[in-house]
Amino acid sequence: MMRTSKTEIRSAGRPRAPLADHPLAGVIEVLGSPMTYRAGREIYGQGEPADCLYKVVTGTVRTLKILADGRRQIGSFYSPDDIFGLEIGTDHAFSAEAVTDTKVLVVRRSALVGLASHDGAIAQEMWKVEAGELARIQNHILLLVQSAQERVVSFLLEMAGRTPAGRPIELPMSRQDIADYLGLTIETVSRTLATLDREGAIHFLTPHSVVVRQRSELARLGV
Amino acid sequence: MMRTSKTEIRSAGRPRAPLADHPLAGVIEVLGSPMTYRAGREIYGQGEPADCLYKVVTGTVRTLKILADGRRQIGSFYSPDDIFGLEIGTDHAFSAEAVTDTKVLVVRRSALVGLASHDGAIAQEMWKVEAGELARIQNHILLLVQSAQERVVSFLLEMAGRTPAGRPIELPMSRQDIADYLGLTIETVSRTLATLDREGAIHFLTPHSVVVRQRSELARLGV
DNA sequence: CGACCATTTGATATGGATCAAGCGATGTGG
DNA sequence: CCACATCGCTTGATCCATATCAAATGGTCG
Repeated sequence: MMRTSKTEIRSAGRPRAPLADHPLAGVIEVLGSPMTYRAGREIYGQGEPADCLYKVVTGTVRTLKILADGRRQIGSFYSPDDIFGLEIGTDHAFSAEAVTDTKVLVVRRSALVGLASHDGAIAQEMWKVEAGELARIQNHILLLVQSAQERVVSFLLEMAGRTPAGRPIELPMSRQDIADYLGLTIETVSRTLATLDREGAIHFLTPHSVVVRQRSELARLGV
Repeated sequence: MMRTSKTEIRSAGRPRAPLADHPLAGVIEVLGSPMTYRAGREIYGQGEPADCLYKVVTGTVRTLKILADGRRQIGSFYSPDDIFGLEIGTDHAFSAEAVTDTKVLVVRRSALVGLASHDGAIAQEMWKVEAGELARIQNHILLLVQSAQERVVSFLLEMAGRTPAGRPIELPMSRQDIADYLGLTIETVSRTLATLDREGAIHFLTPHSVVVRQRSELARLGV
């Protein structure tokens, strides 16, 4: 039961992700307990011990921190297949919440660490997830020193990167979430998106679904 | 030679750092090759393979990235005893330069990885350095969404944290370096520091040496 | 239909950027 | 030894991007 082969895992109904390339994802698939969270619910809190690791199945998750002055800083958004909760320290520096109704798979960190000590590939995979997280954060820093338009465009491109080209981009989070991610106000986000729409770079089908007309053109705006 | 005991290392002339708590530091002490860099010189470049790890002996180091529009973002400053260059990926995301004339100890990453595979304490220590790096970057994000005064105060407190209380804080980097670290202009940094001085929160002995009058008071300003 | 909530849009205020000049050290050549 | 150039920093005046304050719109659910 615990030692299901990769082939069996792969044939278990997820044709998309090539699991052979993602042994960690496979392990979570097998060991993970499914959990669901209603939109807005907390998955874990800032300061709690970080003893679980999560993989998004459906929905979207945000990590965030409440600053001393009451403002809210969003660290990242996680979409299906993304892994989150793997902190290096013992405690979570940010809390995590469901943006929409969300289904995740949860595994105990200790279970993974145990596996990793026997399986170099797993250990390496955990390291890789961590590396991705670091790269994400470094990019976030570069984001935050740009103009409002550049931040918004970068955000759109980031979301576009998780969507097949030509398909409308879904923005499940609220404008307030976007603002708190980009370090802007909700009004500035709204206005900037409206301007991009007016100029033809993007087109909103609904406030949460947008078509990027010229992804390369957009990239030019966002540097 | 390679297997010097911790006690021997500790007695080798560095009373300050309790090496027993920092086996990695001890290893670098023993294995590291000393290198010196004149002020302003590049230690490694953005995009180069990350196959060495550095420990600052004397001087100060900055890591930085040149943005597409030519602006410069500084990632971190490293003071004596700080370790830098340990990237998770294979390549350096940022380049590193000597802020002042700087002496470092260099070890090949492969040497450490080899040691780590035999010595859990070393591996754990490398993990810890990485964790510190992540925490640093997360703090940097929180910095960048605050007001100019808050950013400057946070920076001063960060530098104060590396200085014995009551002792003047040395700021070896230029105002431009500080500005590029905080995402502000040099004028704003200069003005903000001048205001803090005028208000009595700090007092400049020279432009690169400042006394923090009331560290707690300063902390209040910086949240 | 009406209330509510997220979003958009409008008007104004302001913090920090930009442009420009001044100042004080340090170093160089006459 | 002193005039002068240079460089990093500071200070001043103005401008502009974004925040703030305020109101209108539109979709959703009872």
